[in-house]
This record gives sequence, structure tokens and C-alpha cells, in this order.
Amino acid sequence: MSTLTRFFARPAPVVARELIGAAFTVDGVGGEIVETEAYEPHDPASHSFRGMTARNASMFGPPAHAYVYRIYGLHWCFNMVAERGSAVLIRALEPLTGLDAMISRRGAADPKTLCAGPGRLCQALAIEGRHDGLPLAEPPFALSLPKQSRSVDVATRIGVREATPAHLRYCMAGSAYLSRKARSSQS
DNA sequence: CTTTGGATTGTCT
DNA sequence: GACAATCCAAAGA
Repeated sequence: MSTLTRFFARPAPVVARELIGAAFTVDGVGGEIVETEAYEPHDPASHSFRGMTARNASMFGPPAHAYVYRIYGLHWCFNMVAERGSAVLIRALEPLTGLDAMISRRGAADPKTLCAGPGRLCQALAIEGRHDGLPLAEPPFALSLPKQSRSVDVATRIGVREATPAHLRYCMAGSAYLSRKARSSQS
């Protein structure tokens, strides 16, 4: 079993927390992950909550693979599959390589908003439906895990209304590249 | 600065 | 037919 597979074959909140600071690129374009959210089968807000369907099949596939879906009819969202039925939504990253390609695709040049948000991130990295189900360990993807633990803020998820607000959103502390400021944050 | 509403389509009920 | 893990522009304070 590869290192990457072992890393992802764990509960989504753990994986989401430890992904902060990882370097991720698609065809050489990407940067450092600064914001993630965790989704698990027992969570009503998760796509996997009501079992497997044609759309969310990738969430029930092997770990360390991509789960890509379209949201609100016009944006793409990119997830990394953790243990069975669980996934980590990549919400934002700090652009480091391929800035020219990102700016060209996004039609905007401000690095602080280039990849700040799931839809923007996918647009900047050219992630589309065809990437759904692909292994993260192989091209066009490249993922290297953080070498050391980072200072991470924990907050409630965005766009999810839940009866018992769980703190399943993870942000790099002090990063200027988040989709929104980490408000009700603890450690 | 914050808040609000429209865009737009695949998926499930 | 309703709605969704969002983004952006426009309007208000």
C-alpha cells in the first residue's frame, strides 16, 4: 500500500486537518492547501449520507482518489477521497506555481482570490468532471504531504446548515488566501 | 464595509 | 419540480 493510500485511508476530519500545508498541483499548476472541509457518511450534509448514487460513486471508491462534481449548475468542486464514503473538500490554496495559467483561466489577477473557494480553485487548476475518480498519485495530479505540522484554525463549514454545528472546516492559521476569514475559530 | 439576489444544470424525490 | 458543499455584481449602511 502506498504512502498516499495509507494517509487517506483514515477518517475525513483527520485527513482534512493534516492536509493543511500540503502541496498540490494539476499539470504543474497549483500551490499549498490552506483550507479544507471534512464530509463523512453519517453526516446529513454529506453527499454519501443517503448511500451510493451515480454522482457520488467516487466517494465509495478507493482512498487517495479524486471526487469531482458540479455545484449550482455552474461550478466544479474538488474533493479527495478518504476512508470509504468519506471525502475532504479542498476549499482554497495559496497559488505558487503556474500563476500565468491560473490568471488566464480565471480572468482575474489577484493572487489572494485566485484559488479562494472551491469553484475558483477548480477554475484556476482546470479541474473538471473528467478528473472524477482519477488517482491522486498519478498525473495530471501531484500531491506532497506537509513535512511538519502546521498551526490550523478550526471553524464551522460554509454553506452547510446543521442542527449541531460541527467544526469540520480547517484553515491554515493566518493565511491570506482563505475563501473567508476564519471567524469562530479555535485551535 | 456588509447584505442580497441572480445565474444555471445535474441529480434526486 | 425542488434544490444544491458557490460566485459575482449591485445595492445599502
